[in-house]
Amino acid sequence: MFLEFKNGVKSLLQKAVEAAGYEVADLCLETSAYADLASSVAFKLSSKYKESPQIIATKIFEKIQIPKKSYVDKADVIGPYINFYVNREFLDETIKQISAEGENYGSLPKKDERIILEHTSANPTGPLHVGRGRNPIIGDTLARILRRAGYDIETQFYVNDMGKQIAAIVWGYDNVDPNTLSKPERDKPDHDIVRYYRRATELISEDPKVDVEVNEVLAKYESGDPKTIKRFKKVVENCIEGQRQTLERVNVHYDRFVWESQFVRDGSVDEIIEKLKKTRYASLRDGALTLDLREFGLEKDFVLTRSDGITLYTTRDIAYHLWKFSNADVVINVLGEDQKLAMAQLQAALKILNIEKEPKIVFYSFVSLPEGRMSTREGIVVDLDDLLDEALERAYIEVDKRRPELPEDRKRKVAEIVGMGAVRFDTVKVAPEKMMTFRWEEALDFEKQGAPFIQYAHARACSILSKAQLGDFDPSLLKESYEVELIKKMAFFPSMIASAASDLKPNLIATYARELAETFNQFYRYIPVLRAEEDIRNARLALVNCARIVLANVLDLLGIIAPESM
RNA sequence: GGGCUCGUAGUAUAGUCUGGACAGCACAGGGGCCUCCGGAGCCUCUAACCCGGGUUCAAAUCCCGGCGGGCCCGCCA
Repeated sequence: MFLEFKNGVKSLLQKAVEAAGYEVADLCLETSAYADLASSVAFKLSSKYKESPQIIATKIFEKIQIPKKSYVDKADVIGPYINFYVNREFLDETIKQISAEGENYGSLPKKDERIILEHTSANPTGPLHVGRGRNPIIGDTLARILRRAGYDIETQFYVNDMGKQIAAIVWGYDNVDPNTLSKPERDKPDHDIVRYYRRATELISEDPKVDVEVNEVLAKYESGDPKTIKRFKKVVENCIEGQRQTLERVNVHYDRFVWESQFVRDGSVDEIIEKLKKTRYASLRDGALTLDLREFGLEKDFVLTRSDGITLYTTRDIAYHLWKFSNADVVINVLGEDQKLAMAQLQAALKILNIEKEPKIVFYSFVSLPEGRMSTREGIVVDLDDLLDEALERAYIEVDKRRPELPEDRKRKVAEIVGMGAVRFDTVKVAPEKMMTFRWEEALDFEKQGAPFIQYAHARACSILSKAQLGDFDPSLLKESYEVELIKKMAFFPSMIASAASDLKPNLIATYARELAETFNQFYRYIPVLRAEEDIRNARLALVNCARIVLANVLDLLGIIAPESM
């Protein structure tokens, strides 16, 4: 509804500007604390036409004609600003629309564009840790946003099943006595595997002979030895399964797992190397094939193959990207900031291969510990599993404190909904590029206006609705300022999704969710619903129902469960 | 050393791309609110744009130079 209002304002303002004898490309429309939309276009015109902004604003204002059929109520001028306000019909239509569309409210028209969104793609060397934990949550939230924005989207987890790290694990299972390792921290395959990974990398750095042996394992794998291939596959499958179980807990799922090795096996990596080899960027240095990318502003040579002919990760990633582009119109990757150089090299290589399109990349900064960054190899990590367990425990204490009368299984259930929601919300509310430092006290401090705040608003709405029947209603009876503010906030939802989708900024949705909950809570505090007289009561019930719908939809966008009670 | 990135109250953040009206929110601290549908709530006070230049009618926002944190600069992934 807000988009319709904005378009209405745009066209009438454009006409007014022209009628006043001015010409401008940008109408400078923005949301404002003073009005529903404000234009600062008078500033833009003042230097061009050598008149004061106030005078220009007034002249334009005098030419404004509001069409009969529109969502614009009125306009006014305050100093150099021209302000616009929504009308009654806008509010009424919003309520009707939300009531009618229900859980589809906010969904944008289907677009004829297919997106592949790659996220997480964690190394199958051990359990997921908090350091890279933002990736699945940012990625999954983005996927939900884009789906609502009307795109045909597929999420992919790229499995790095090749390479030395897997060889090290396979070597470890053959050569390390399990009795010399500490017990796995959990009965999950990823926790078992990581013990061998850590020990093997330790031994590689201590003893050059081990390094040679691990390279032999890798060579066997690369040469296509069926037995070795099978063992690699088993290790990776187990590890991914463990990671998948963890991600399931925070409501993150994937449409497809894409195995890196498939691009080696089907020959597409070789094909790419052959193509690149023939370009003027390529050269052979000590047997290694490299690309000179200075033309693309990259000083660093891009090494495509090692001198022993073995391909490197980024080279194989080119094949994956070509495959993605042949299957989608838009390719989006959620990646850690450490991948920036590799991605720049990859994009340059794609250009050399005459691929017009380039992937859109959302880079996020790592979550580090106060003492430094996390590392699976060195065992300096906070496992995501541990964080989730602690969040659950902490949430249970809160539930137990507030609702001691609830049956035990319900308390557990609510704790899970609240705990997992808090983890997701706290992760996604911060802009991806900002660095985060992990501290237990802060991670588990369920900030008042975090996920529980929004879930609570939803539960309150449900509580009211459970005590009454929805009936016919007249939305025009909703005139109190708290009611009007709530309606306006809800009307904003679809345009919020549009901008979060086009800018790939999931944190915008988190901010919106909090604002919506706050607006609802204010309404709840001051406006009685059940006690109101019948006509008003019916209208307010409809409004509460709308709030319930939008709160549920926005929580769904964040991958957070909307409880009916908590 | 070079490149990228971040720097907003005591803490943690929104806003920065696309410059405009009081820099929004929370935690912590001060003061209030249950004759009322769930107080995980509401109201209120205190408190911030790293430093220095520049562009502009207008700079948290754009440009240049510092300073500080993070990341990258492997024939690892």
